[in-house]
Amino acid sequence: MGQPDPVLRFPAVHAGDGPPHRAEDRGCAAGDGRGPRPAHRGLPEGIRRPRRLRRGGGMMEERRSQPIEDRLRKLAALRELGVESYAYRFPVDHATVAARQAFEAAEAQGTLQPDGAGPRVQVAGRLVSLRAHGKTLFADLADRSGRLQLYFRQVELGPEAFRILALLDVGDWVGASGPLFRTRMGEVTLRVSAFQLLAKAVRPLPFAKEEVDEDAGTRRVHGDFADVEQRYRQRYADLAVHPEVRQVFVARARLTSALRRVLDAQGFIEVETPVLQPLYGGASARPFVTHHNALDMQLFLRIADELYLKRLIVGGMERVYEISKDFRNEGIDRTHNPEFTMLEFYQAFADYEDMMRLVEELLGAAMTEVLGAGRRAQFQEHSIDFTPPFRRISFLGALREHGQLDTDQLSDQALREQARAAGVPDADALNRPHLLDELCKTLGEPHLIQPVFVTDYPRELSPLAKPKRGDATLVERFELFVAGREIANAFSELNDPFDQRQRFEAQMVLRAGGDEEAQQLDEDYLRALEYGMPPTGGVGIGIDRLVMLLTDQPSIRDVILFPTMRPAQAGE
RNA sequence: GCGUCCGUAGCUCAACUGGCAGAGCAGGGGACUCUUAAUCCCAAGGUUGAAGGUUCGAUUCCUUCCGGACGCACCA
Repeated sequence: MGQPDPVLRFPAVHAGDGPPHRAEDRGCAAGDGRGPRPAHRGLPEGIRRPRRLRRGGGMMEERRSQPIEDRLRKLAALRELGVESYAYRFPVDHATVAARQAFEAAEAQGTLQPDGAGPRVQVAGRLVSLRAHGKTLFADLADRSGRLQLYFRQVELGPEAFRILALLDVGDWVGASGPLFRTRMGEVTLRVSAFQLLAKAVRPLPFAKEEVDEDAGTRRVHGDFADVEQRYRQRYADLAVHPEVRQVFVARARLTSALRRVLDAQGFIEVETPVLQPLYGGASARPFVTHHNALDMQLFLRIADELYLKRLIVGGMERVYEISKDFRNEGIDRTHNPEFTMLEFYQAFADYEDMMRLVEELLGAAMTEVLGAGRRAQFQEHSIDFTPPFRRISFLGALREHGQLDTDQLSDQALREQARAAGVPDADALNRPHLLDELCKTLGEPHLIQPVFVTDYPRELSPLAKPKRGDATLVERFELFVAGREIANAFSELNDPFDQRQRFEAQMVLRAGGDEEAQQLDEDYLRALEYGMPPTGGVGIGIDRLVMLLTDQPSIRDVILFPTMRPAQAGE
């Protein structure tokens, strides 16, 4: 018979990569002289399911479920048939979407064979649906680009290969090749002439089933993997069954590379500064504490990159940035994860006005990358317009506008009354700048839906920012708010070492007064400033929150692949 | 850390004021050569998150613990 071997026997390595693998390392090896057995779906004799479940031992400590037992038995059956369940490689020449496009192109050009066959392709992916029909079987194969239907026929593959097919499960990784055609139902499909098991899934994946209601044109999903806890804990399973989740992380990667492109194009240098720091600083937050054994010293995980990046400005690097994890020992909620990703960049000879324009440009690039040409993003119930320039409002102006507070006219005591009335907790313990800060958070920020730069903060709230020209009670600082959340924080950086020392000393006083988040005096940083830091604009952008905003994800855990979780119970 | 709600088969969910823990899908056996939530027949699948308590009897009521979601606090 001139039939090609129905089961692929791709060499495990490229020619020239090394010696060929032994035959038993190759793919399915079916026809081995066994008499023709009636092809049937299911487990061969002798490996049928025992009456009682086995317990313990082997790969999983937990009690094995029946589906797992069944798959393990199929694994054994495959081994008996000489089929390797965990392959080495499989050369793919088309992604599933590209295969469909290739067929449609051939169709449009009228180059299909008389029997309707289009180009031959070789694809690989996970089986996400199996529909057996006696001597034929339809399957859906999913790869990162999409899905392609596979059509297996016993008459074409032969009984031995068809028997192997019966041992495959939803979730298995499979490679397949053959010509494309269009079924009677109109779906572009691969008529499989050869296939290879690439990796057996011994644990069932919770693929959903989708029902399309012809009348309403709607689609209903059945049995989706919906337990959010399990989706976060077993992100691999979440990603495997939810292409839309994969898309969020693809968008995230594109976003960060778009930000890098903009900064690189403007002469910024990407650098890496210490995560382990003997003193932490650059933000107001409580740190994680760790210990170095050999040095026998306490170290902190950084809460910000700021002070190291500005040392580099002192060193003459002029434009630097870092995209990295920061760590803050705070609560966890919808917008906070203990480790999170921050972009910080610093530009010599620039002030915060320059930084506002650069932030607008960066957000524009990020939007184009994630959402295409438009300047509007839908985030939850808000339609947000990112057309620059963004609105600007001063910190005190925001309080006036949204809190109806003319703070110049209010004494500390009157301010405290207002704070109490607004529901600020512990209002009695706060000094004037912190009262203003709390009032702004409570009264102002929730209203800042469209992008707005809030500028010129009270000096005491910003110990690393330069005094505002013309009003020394304020500093040149802005925060960008979108959808009620802070997205960016920036200053004209304080480069006067004498002023900086005083600011640190003021923080020390707060610290002595019990403020755990007050910044520490960093003598080495002051020494750097004494060597002279040029005027500098600096910005920090919370990447996770930006990704949330542009991909419309309500929880930070939906944009972090492996969010921080408590350890699960044993056996879970 | 505090409050509210939740935890039942591999997945998604039922189970009335306490009365033998069920279904769909997945999985197993059988039928089926263009299906797509394939269909049809059959059989199976459970420490009801964990430990105590009340009760003749607990998925249900009570206590504690574990984990999660949401809200508050802290923060970006």
